[in-house]
Amino acid sequence: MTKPEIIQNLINAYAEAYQNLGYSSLMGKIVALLIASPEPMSLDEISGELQMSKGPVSQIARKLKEHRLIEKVWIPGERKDYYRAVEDIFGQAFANYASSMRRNQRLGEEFEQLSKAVPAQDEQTRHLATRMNEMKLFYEMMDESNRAFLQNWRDNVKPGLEELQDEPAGKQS
Amino acid sequence: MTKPEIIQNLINAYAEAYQNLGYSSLMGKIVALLIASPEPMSLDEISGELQMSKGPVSQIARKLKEHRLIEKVWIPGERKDYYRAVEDIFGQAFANYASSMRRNQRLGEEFEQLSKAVPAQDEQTRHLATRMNEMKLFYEMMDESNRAFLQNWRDNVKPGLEELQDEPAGKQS
DNA sequence: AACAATATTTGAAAATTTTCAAACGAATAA
DNA sequence: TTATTCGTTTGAAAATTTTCAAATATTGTT
Repeated sequence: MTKPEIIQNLINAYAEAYQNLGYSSLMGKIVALLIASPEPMSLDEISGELQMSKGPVSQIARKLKEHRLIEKVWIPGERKDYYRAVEDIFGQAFANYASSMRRNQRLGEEFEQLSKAVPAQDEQTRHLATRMNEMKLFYEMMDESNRAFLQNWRDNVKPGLEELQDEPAGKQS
Repeated sequence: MTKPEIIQNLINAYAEAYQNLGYSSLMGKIVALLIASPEPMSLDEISGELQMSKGPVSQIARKLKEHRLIEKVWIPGERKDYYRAVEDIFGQAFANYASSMRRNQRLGEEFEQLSKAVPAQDEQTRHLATRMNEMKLFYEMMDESNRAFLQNWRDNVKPGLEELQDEPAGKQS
């Protein structure tokens, strides 16, 4: 398999994966492209490579930047914006997911309280309170597990990987 | 807040949460309804409660059953199908997610190999191999963490919760 | 300040997903 | 066997999301 074919396959695989996770497939394509690129890429290069007009690419790039999966880099003497994948993109994607899961914890809390506050307690309100308590507990424990995993990755594993390769250059915007 | 209002809010919250996770919002509504119901519900009851025709409800219920989030129960003397949320629905939802994450691990493996197999090794192929190796390692470790968490939940925590309440009745189909 | 290059926004078109109503099929009861 | 009661499938309508092309805004250069 040739290099361009591999990259195209990676782009397709990420597009599908992001789609399955409920994001737009364009998000996955941009992420794949930037993961695969040793150098930062401009908006024009990205939309050119993906055969897509600049409008959607600009919008999705902003979202990815908000989610801290990609970042702008300043290239001296250049007027264009350049993007690259952030240093710990897998860890950051995980952190985003973990954060969205904390909403479930809060939902459990909220609805446990609400169902206990109903004046006329019956079988259903008690049942709901029990379930919601279980939900709260589950996502609490899950969050603890998630935090421990991410900290271990960032403190112990990722730094070891980084030693083996060059650090990226360029100042951020 | 009255009981019907609480349940409606729960349905809306789950609809939004499922939507954000990339599933149909109807999926979330059905799950919420069955989590809130102490008794199994028939297709008609579900679609009636959600004010939705039976077609989509039937299709989505099948998907939820495939994902082992809900199950059919047999009610003696009744012709209708009855559904309820499975015993450990939060754990099962997590298991489904963990399983989908294992695909990322395989992607990392696959593309690391592919990029190493390119005859003309250059900066980009080496860069890609490094990134894909990192990806593989990250999702490997994540999977270990996920398995440990789920096992702890199922072996140590969930059984303790179950002792406090009645076990469900009815045989499965 | 005026111009040139680039990025973002916008409204409409295209594509996709969701939903419904009705037809169909399967299973049970009479 | 026939009728009845559900569940599922299907094709089209409705709603939503994605994408584009063009207009607008922003930034840097002269």
